[in-house]
Formats: sequence, C-alpha cells, structure tokens
Amino acid sequence: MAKSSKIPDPTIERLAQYSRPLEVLLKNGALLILSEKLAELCGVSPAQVRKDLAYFGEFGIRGVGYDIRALLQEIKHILATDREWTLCIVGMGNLGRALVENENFQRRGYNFVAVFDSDPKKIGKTLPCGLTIEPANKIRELIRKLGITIGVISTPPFEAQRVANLLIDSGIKAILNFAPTRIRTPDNCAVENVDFTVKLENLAYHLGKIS
Amino acid sequence: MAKSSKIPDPTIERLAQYSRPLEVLLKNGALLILSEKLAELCGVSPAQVRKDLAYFGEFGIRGVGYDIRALLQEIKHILATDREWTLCIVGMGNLGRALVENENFQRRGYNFVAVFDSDPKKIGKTLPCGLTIEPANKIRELIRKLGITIGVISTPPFEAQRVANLLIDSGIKAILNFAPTRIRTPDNCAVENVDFTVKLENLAYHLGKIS
DNA sequence: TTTTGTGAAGGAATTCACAGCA
DNA sequence: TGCTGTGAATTCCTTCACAAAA
Repeated sequence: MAKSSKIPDPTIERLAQYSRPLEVLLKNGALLILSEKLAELCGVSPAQVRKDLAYFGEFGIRGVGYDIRALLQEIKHILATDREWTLCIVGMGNLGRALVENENFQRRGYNFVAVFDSDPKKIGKTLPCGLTIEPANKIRELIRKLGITIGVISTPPFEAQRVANLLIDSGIKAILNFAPTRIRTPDNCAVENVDFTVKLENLAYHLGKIS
Repeated sequence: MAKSSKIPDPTIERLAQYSRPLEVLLKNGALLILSEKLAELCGVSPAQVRKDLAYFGEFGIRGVGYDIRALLQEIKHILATDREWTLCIVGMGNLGRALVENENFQRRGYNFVAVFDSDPKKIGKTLPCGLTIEPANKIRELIRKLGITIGVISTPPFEAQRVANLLIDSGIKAILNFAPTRIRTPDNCAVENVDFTVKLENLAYHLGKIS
C-alpha cells in the first residue's frame, strides 16, 4: 500500500483540498472524474493530482478515470478523517467561541468536548453548543478523562506557549494554533498554525507592488 | 534596492513571521539580533534568514548583526504594512463577527470599515465595534465610496465564489477567503485562503500514522 | 483510444561553505 | 575575530513525456 515514508508535505495538504470538490460531486451524483477535471477544480496540474494519488496506491482506471466514491474514501482513509476526533479548545475569546460553534468542524468529524479559559468571569458559563467553560487547571484531568487527542489554542499570543506546554504534558500529540506566535513542541507533537495576519501581510505585499 | 522580481513566495511568508518576535524584542528594549537568534525564534535556519533578507538589500552589519528597529522598519516597508489598509467583510456568521472584533487586525493597521450579509434578519444590526451590517447589494457602492482595498469572505462555501465575483467587479484586488472552497480570480486579484479544516486534516494524518 | 501511473528531466527553494566586511 | 552576504551544491517538489493498461 503506502510507501509510507517520503510523502511530500504539500501532497498531504492537497489531498485535503481534493476531497472538497469530490464531496460536492458525489452528492450531486457524479460517478467518475478525470485527473484533469479534479486538477482544474483545485487549481493544480493534472500530473500533480496523479502523482499525489500514486504515492498511496493505484486508485484510478487507465483510460477511464477515478471512481469518485472510492477515491474519496481512500483519501479520507489516508488522512484518517474516516473516524471521529475529540478536541478541546483553550481561550474562549471571540475567536474561540466562533470556532466551537463552527459547523465545519463537526461536519468533518472534529468534535469539541471541552473548552477552557483562565478568566474567572468566563468560567462556568455555558455556550450555545452546550459546553461549559472549564478553568485551565482542569485541562490535564479532562483531556485524560475524555480521551481528547487534538488541542486548539485561541489565546492571546503571550499565553500560547504556556498553554501548549500544558496540552503536551497532558498527552496531546497534535495542536492547532490560532495565536499569532510560534509555539515549540517536542518531535512527537505536531503543530499547525493558522495566522490570519500573516496571510493579510502577503496580500499587502502584493497590493504594495501594484499601487 | 529590491531585485523585485523572482522573490520566492515562502520568503514573503517568512518575512511576516520574522516581524512577530522582532516587535516583542523591540518593545523589550533589545537593540541587536543575530540571524542565528532570529532563526531560532522562528524555527528556520540562520542561512534562510540571511538569504530572505538579502533579497531586498543589505540590512545587517557583518560581524555585528541586525539593528532590530531598522530591520523591523524595513520588513514593514517591504510588506507594505507601514500603512493603514481598509477592509470589508462579507458573511456575518459566528466567524465573521469574531474576525471583525479581533484586535489583531486593527493592531497591524487592517481596519474593517464595512460589513455585509445577505440575511434580512441580520441587516441593519449594529455590532459592538460600531459597524452596521449592510445588505450585499451595497457592496459595490460602499467599496468605492470608502476606498476599500481588501475583501474578506466568511460566507458558507457555496456562496463564496459569487461573493468573490462581486468584490472583483467592485475593483477589489486582494481577497482573504475563509470559506473552505477554492475561489477563482483574475490574475490581477490576489487570494489567500485560510482553511482550518485542511490544517486539521494534516494533523489527523500525522496522528493516524502513530496510533 | 483514452487516461492513468511513473521514471526522468527540470525548476524552485534551502543549505552549505566561505568570501567579504566591520 | 565574528557575523553577514552570496555563489555553488544539494535537496525537494513539480512537470514532462511516454509506457502500461482498460
């Protein structure tokens, strides 16, 4: 099956992107798709699509294309999104609350089961989704009790590393970090950063070149 | 000064990242920084830092390092973040509201001056930040009147392309897209995508390899 | 035929290693 | 001496072009 080593990181990122239009197509009843069509929908080259998929096996039929349902299932299996994940989030500001209520997470099997904050005024409040804000000192206990595997950080930047350390100490192996700062983790804990302001600065750079 | 062509995209992204710790250091009164230290703070190699900066000029002093204040100013000038930008946002769900209230934007000179939605129940409501939600049919008018240069999309995915087209028609040249779908734009309009679920799927992939 | 799967070629970005300057 | 700036070497990723298969 997988030549599991040496898969380029960009390939993993694109697999997730391929799944988006495939889901739409499947829902609309389409059965087959060509690498050329999928490539066009995702803004990449057809050869790129084929090479990305070929890292994991032979999913297509030569002369015909890819079976949409089977391909989507394979991608989900590769990305391990064919199961449910339990998450917690630390930092219940505007962004944290919006993330917890965001239906894009549940829809893909990412379920928040605990939310934390260190502000006494927020602790104990119940959110529309039904979760109650817990104090930061219960992070370790609840992560273990609820079997949480992914931690989300939406605190101010100066608290992010401390929170990350707490999560790591509690056994978390994957962190999604929304704080606009780098956090350090041991090799066995993966981090993905979502920094809007970096993206805006990219845009500003491009705009600056024009005007 | 700049050999303005042929700057790698990743370089631009890293410049924004370099500015984060530099701002903190400057505030703390530090004067000089070595490429090695900055690299360590940002999780890249020292040679990478030097090469990135060298694309735009000679900002360092050999044998000494970089003057933090001057370097930060240079980076901000390159990224065109040494000025104010006016933004609008379309899609006032949980995420849209959180983004408008998020102080990370204002702090860096990104000011929302108009917010839009197509839901009649939301139109006319005033947000904590003081802005009133406008109907989507006023997008063109307000973009022109207020001189808005960057558009943010936080609608559901199936509306994203339509909204993007509206923005483009109104003269917008840069879009920050939070909808988990690809949007197409002409060459003269830059897009940056922020897709949390893609990031989560990267994490799931790494977790899946372990457990 | 048609379209996938894939070595080989090409290109882009990073790292190396040292020359150049304070 | 110490650290930046930079061509050369290397690694990584993408594209090409065609053989293989339906």
